[in-house]
Amino acid sequence: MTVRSTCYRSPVRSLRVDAARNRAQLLAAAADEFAERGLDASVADIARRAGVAKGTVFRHFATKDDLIAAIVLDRVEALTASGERLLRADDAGAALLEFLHIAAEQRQQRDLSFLHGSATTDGVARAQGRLTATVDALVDRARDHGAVRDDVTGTDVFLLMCAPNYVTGYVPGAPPDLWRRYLAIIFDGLRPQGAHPLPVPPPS
Amino acid sequence: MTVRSTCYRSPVRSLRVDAARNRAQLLAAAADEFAERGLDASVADIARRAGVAKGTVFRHFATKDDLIAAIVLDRVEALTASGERLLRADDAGAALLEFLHIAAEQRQQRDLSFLHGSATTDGVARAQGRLTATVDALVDRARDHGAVRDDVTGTDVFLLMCAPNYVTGYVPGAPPDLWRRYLAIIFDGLRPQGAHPLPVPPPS
DNA sequence: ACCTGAACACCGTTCAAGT
DNA sequence: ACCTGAACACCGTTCAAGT
Repeated sequence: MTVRSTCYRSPVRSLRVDAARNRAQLLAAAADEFAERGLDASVADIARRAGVAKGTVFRHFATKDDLIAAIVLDRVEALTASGERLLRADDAGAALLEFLHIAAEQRQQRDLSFLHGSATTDGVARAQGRLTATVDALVDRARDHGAVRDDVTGTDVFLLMCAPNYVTGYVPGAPPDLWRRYLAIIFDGLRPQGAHPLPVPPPS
Repeated sequence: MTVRSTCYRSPVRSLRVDAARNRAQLLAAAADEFAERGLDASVADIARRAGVAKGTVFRHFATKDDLIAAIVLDRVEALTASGERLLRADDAGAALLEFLHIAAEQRQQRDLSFLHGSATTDGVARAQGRLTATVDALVDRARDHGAVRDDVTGTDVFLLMCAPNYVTGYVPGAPPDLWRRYLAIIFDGLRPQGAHPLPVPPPS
């Protein structure tokens, strides 16, 4: 059985042509508007940019948060794909580091500071689950390779993944790749050399 | 000459008794409301909780952001005081680590996730400047003590300071001290042992 | 089946009228 | 000098009316 309960589920076939076009333009307009004005860009502006009426936004996305979630979902899935590709790399340590670079670059490119955040749909939760599984695998390989300390889990790395962008997010005239500095520091903290025991067990 | 241009400057003498009381109750009510409902608790609710009319809020704080800034300012100054006290500790490395513990605990206690954030008044900027200077001194001492790597600055530590709370902020059923785990990992990244060269120079 | 735009509730902010 | 509450502009969301 094909699930079709909600209209904002994700790329679904059997949308009327105009509806499909509107949905796509809405997502593009929202991504641009959020990138320019931040998350409190108004739904009215997004609708105008997409060339539809305000009501149409809410036909496709029940809520502004659902619209945000749809965008986040795309990014999370793209990142998962990158991670899965890197699982086949030779150097497991370098693969994990490159994954973290890709994650940070993606978040830098178009303001994705809202990966962490309030907009959590079931779909996003599931996608984050798949991403976590991928990060788990990357970390396991890196650990076997001696590139990551024994007491660090995939969930730890998943959580720390967003920190470099967060940390540099509010530095006024920061160069766009300042996050590299803090990723390097944090990654040094993940290495086995000179690791001190951790005071609290990992979550979930 | 005493500056008295704006009314929301900070604890200022020569407020009428009722005004001073209202201001204090407003700050307390706002802190509580923000802690409970997050930063988009409504000004109306805050006014009701403080027992004043909505208009009174804007007499004391020109803007909702200025109200937030006034609270943030208190916390930043308290943290600066803790840092200055720790400058007189024997073990400079332990002092820096304890400072970071105090910072994280303060942020955990009442949701201070908005230290970083949009609410930046001149007053907050100045207070953050003083806090940065204090962190600089703590880091310099720790570096001289061999507890922190040579290529890390006070600004680096200032920026990384908030990461442990951020990282754990969105973990659903997280124990309230989970931040300790990520502070430990990041602090290991700040140590001289096994440090790899950093790819980008520090900011400002 | 989908789109539109008027209407609603809510929110931050302003300000004339009060004491 | 300060407080009050009605009024305003704006925003997310709903929905009856259209195609």
